Amino acid sequence: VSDQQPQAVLDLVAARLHSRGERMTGPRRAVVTALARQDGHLSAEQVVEAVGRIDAGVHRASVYRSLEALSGLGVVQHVHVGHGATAYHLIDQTGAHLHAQCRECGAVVDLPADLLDPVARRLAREDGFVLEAEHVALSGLCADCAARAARDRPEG
Amino acid sequence: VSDQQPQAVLDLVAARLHSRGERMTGPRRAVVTALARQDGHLSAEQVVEAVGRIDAGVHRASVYRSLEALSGLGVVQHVHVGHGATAYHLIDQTGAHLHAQCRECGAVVDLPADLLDPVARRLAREDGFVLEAEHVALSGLCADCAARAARDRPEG
DNA sequence: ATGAGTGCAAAGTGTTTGCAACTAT
DNA sequence: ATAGTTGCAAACACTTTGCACTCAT
Repeated sequence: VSDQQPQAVLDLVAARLHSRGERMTGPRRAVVTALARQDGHLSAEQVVEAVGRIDAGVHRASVYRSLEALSGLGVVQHVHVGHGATAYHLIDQTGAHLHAQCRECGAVVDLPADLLDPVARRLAREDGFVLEAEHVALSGLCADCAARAARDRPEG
Repeated sequence: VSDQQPQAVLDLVAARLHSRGERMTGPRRAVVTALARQDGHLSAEQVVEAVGRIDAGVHRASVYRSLEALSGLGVVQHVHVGHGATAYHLIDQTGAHLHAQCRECGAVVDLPADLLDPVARRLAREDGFVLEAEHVALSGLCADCAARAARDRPEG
């Protein structure tokens, strides 16, 4: 999830939009740019914020609608994290990856895309369930918080 | 997740509450009873509904607070499912299990508890991440919806 | 020109909280 | 008696929607 050339992504998005009879607009440009600048995963609210720095007039609702449109285009991916805000990020050419969120500090960490492949095979075989692992973040404790917990637990 | 003897669970809950200086109350009794009657996973709203059938005077907020208290007691488990409502269920003596939700029909399916053990080991080794697999439902398509999708996709 | 897309405000979920009243202990 | 709990209503976080207007095509 390193940052990408905004212009290249913008061109791609424009092309895909036009091929569907949809339009490239200010809000969409701003959302793409915001996502391309940051690496990592942003909540919708963080996208709203970042977009505000690019074009202050863009309304929160338009950010949501843009994120939805871009998802339909296969340009943006969203991941549900445990309790709260959905996380969004550009799908970069290096391919999709999985996510886990630390329940303590909230950090979202990237995981190798193939991590759940054996699980997916087992689920398909045993239950017929088709796993879509990219769609939900796993939960647990990141290395730092796990270490802190181990340190704090034994004695105060 | 088969249904349990309400009375046995109520006694257990009362004991654990008292051991912490907390109290057994009407709302908590109703929540435990509601969860013990159903097997499966209920959203908070469904618990509110079921509790209403037992004791109509119990307020929605009390249901949330009771669920939280019961979670602290290790009697109730909650699972975050993709987008929406958190799912709650009693932790039965047969042990915890994992969950997956169908993104199409919303059904929550139970999965073997050890399904992600190899993944957990790999995460611990490679990233130091301590997986808490019970806390989040995996996402995908259940067997029925996958079959329907396969049928509908090729031709109309 | 024309319909896709926007801004706005308002509604919609799902959940939490401050507080006075209540009740299990 | 007295602290843990409740009911209520209001606030909260996140997201969606109806509508008149705007603008990319």
